[in-house]
This record gives sequence, C-alpha cells and structure tokens, in this order.
Amino acid sequence: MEYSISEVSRKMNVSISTLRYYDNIGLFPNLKKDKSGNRLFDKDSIETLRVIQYMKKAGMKLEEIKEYINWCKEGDSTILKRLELFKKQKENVLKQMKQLEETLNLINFKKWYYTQALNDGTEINVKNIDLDKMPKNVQEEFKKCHLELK
Amino acid sequence: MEYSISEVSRKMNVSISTLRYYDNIGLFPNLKKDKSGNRLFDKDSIETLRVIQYMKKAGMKLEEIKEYINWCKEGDSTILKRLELFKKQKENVLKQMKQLEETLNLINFKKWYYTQALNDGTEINVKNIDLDKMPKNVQEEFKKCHLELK
DNA sequence: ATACAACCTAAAGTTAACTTTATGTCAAGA
DNA sequence: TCTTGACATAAAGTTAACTTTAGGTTGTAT
Repeated sequence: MEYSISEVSRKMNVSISTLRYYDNIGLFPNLKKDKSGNRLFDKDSIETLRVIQYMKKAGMKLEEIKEYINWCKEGDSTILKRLELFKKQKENVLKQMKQLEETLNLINFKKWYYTQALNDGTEINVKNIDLDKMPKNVQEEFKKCHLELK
Repeated sequence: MEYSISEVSRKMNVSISTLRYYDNIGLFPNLKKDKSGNRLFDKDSIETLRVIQYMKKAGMKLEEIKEYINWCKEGDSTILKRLELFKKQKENVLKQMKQLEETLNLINFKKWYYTQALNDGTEINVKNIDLDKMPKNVQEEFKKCHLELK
C-alpha cells in the first residue's frame, strides 16, 4: 500500500512542507516517486517517519537522525553503533523525565501557592509562610524543586 | 546577599551572555546595578532565574515567561491568571511525560531488536520475526509505540 | 478546451534563543 | 601610572527546523 504526501500528512499529523523538507535533507532515502514525480510513501517510509518523530522527542537533532538512517542503509556492519545509539538515547530520555518531574514539583507548589493566595485575596500571607506551615506534600514539592523561602 | 553576573553564571549553570540576554528582554525587572553599572543579582532574581529554567522545560517560551513575570509585578489582581497558567502548564508537562514514555517504549524495543541482531550477527532474522515470538514485555513496548511489522 | 486540485522544485524568509564581536568603562594590584 | 580582569552596551551573527513564495507540471472532471 502506498500513500500520497497529503495522505501521510493527514495520517501522521505533519505538514506537507515538513515532509518535503525531511525528504530534501535525506531522511527518506528509499522514497519512490510515481511517473509524474509525485512522492509515494510506503509502509517503510511511514515507519521511518514515526521513528523520526519519536527520536526528535528523545532530543535528537535531524542531522543525528539522518546519520542513524544512513547506518540502517549500510546494513549489518552498523548494528553495534545503532544499539549504542539507542542505549545513549534511553539515558537521555530518562534524564528528561527526571527534569519534568522536578518541573512538576515546582508547578504543584505554585498551584498550591496561588490557590492559597486566591483564597486569601492576596499574596502577602502565603509569600511569607514558614515551610512547616505548608501541607506535608507541598513541603516535599517545595524542597524538591530547590526554591527558597524569602 | 548579592551576586555578580559571573557568580550567578557559575552557581546556576547558565552563560553570562544568556543572563544579559534575559535581562535585556525584561526577565529580571527588579535587577539592581552597582554604582559603576554592574548587575547585582539578589535572592529574588535567582529565584526568578530558577523559575525561568523550569518553565522553559515545561515548554513555555521566554515571551510567555516574561508575561508571567509581568503579572507578578502587577500584584494581587493577577493571582487567578497566574494560577490558571500553572494549571495549564501542568497539563502540558503531563502530556510531555506521556510522550516520553511512548518514546521510551520505542527505544526499549529498538534496544531489544539490535541486541538480537548483534547476537545473530545480522538483522535479517529479527526483522521478520512474528509478534508472538518476542518476549512479552517487548511485545507490549512494540504495541505501545505504534510500530508495525514488515 | 479549460479549469482545477494536487503535486512539484528552488530559493528565500521566519522564529526562538542564544552567541559573538567590537568597543568602552572602571577598580584594584604591581 | 599602567595593566589587567571583570564588567558594560549595541548590533550583528548563528543554528535548527521549518514555512512561505514563486513559478511550473500533471491528471481528471466539466
């Protein structure tokens, strides 16, 4: 089964110009064209697109993703390199998840803070509150995001 | 206690030029200067910097962060807006965490895949494997990241 | 026959978040 | 006094990842 660029765009939620851009920089090395020059995306190129989307989220640049795609083309001699790449990217993702958890601590603290302020009608009381006057869970969040009291 | 720009740069792991840039675009509205024009960072501006760093990770642009900082300056009349902002950003962060988990599924699948290939000395066997021949956990990861079999 | 939609290419433009460069001031130590 | 290092500003440059623009081709429906 083959798909036109607009079908892929719709199905995968990515703009047509982005797809053309990806192709231009070499992210779809095996992409076919029909007799009038229109791109034909098959299952494999859609899988490639999915990997691109995920690895972008992992924090890889398109240049690095392209390098990986080239390794895939080169065949079995690059298997180890590819394995190492995913090991490294796993570390990367785990690190990002930790950072997001810290960010969530800050956000939860701020949510509590502004909920209090809204209740009081003013920020003044909560701004000068002591750590031990906060609910236990808020205390924990506060500590974990490295904020300091006034 | 007040800190010079290079002290903050070291302490907070951000370049001096970035600090100046942040100041230029209005992210430190209360920053003081000494008599010869050098920036003096106090506790509050360091807290602001910490919030900037976290909210950038949450996915906010500097322009949006600046808007929030301006709300803080405006005082109690903006408390609700600020609360809503953090509620929205919490959703944002949770969404990102889910995406990272999906990414991790892909990465774990790829790790298994290339470990197999490395063992076999070739990609061929694992490329054509049936879903039910994979270990249960790999099957799950595979399904969760929307990859398809050949 | 013509109009239209869906595609194409090549090149220029955009945006965010910095960084670099060029030039200058200021305070302290040799 | 002179040099040095840490700061300053303003403006230009950089990078990644797109998007937009301008102009052209192709296949189908009226």
